[in-house]
Amino acid sequence: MRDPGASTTDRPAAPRRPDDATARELVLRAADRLFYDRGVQAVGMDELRAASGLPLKRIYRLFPSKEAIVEEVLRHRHELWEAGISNAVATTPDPRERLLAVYDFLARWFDDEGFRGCFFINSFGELSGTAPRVTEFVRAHKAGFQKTVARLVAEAGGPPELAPQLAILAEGAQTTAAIAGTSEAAGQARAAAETLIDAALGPTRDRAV
Amino acid sequence: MRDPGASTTDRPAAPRRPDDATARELVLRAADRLFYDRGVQAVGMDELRAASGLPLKRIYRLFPSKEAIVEEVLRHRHELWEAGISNAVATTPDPRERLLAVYDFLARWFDDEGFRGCFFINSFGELSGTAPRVTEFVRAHKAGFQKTVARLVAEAGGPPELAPQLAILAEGAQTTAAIAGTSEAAGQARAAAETLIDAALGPTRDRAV
DNA sequence: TTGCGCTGAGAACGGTCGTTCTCTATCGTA
DNA sequence: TACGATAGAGAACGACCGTTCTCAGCGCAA
Repeated sequence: MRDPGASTTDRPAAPRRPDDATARELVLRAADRLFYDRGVQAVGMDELRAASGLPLKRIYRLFPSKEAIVEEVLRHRHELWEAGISNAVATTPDPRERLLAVYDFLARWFDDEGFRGCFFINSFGELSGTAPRVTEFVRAHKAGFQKTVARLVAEAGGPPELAPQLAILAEGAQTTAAIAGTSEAAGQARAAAETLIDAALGPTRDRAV
Repeated sequence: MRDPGASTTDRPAAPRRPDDATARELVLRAADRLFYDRGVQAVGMDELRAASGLPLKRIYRLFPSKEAIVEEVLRHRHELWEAGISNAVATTPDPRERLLAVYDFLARWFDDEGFRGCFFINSFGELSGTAPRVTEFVRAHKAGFQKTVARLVAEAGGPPELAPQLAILAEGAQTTAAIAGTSEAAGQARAAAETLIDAALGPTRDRAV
């Protein structure tokens, strides 16, 4: 039995009512998983309620509509992607290797259990015909990736034409891996990227063969 | 006024009741356009009825369900794709150029008004979480493309590893062009393919520069 | 002309969707 | 202890979905 006179701000365990910030996160976490696994339109708000453990009313107090939740999930995925890329890149000192680190990052992702392709590409396929804001967000996300690759290429001293080529390889690897259900596309894209980089940067310093 | 005693098999114009074969084609043509433009789930059967000009009852006599129509559209698009590729390839005698013809085919397609990406990739994004048959069809379609590229690579005397690399470039060009809303990805993928082919086949016979 | 079978137009059905509303219970404050 | 505000649980709402059914009308064989 708890002391009825105790402070109300520090009960020990028990399912406490989450504050708004963590409630938002509960919703977004559940939405991310459900939307990514089965598609946005296939997941109803009732399922989102059950998965988040929050009453529907609360969800609608935190978000104005389902579409707003979708956009928030996209935003969150975008941040995850950017963080993943910049982390993969940050741990690689050599500028040439840094370009290839993108494909190593893809390889680890493809091997994740539950990998089902790029959420942005999937959402584009599902919603681009009906949700212009989603389309625009996906477009911006992909443009950002192009920009990131362009920056890495510039840092490696490569010509500007190399950047979109490397980006296309990454996009192709994502759709190929998703549809085929295997992760080998990452390695194939990486090998192709190596060839392109070698051709663009001239003979490499330290490669055998 | 028509002669009331005339044969019933050759009235001149007037909207005649189409036979089953052409009725099927009316449905599939309308479904193809609508599904491709706005997504499968965004198009209701009533809209399909209006666009095809056929009564709903007739549509359901021709097809058991909406999903069957989707599958038929996928089948038709698959045939169009195969025909487009093999036509682009057939008109190109040189085996090396034949590989590049794939990207020229993509370029023409991307420039089509109303291009909205690869229907298979889009359908995968929209339906892979809920319609296993669609997923399987898309998988088979993409596997078929991989096989086609592998055959072309073999005919050009290239190593087997080259094929998936070229296929990934084509896939990446499709998603990139669709999402960016521009067609430049085709040329970029073509340029990358040239580099990869040159690297794989050794120095080319007839290139300047 | 009569009757039969099939037609098209559209209403109807059962279900699900995103969203809102009702109703009761609980909470913090006096 | 009493009160006003707010919470949660879930029913309800209106719209729309894919699919089926109703029903009047037409063409055609006898």
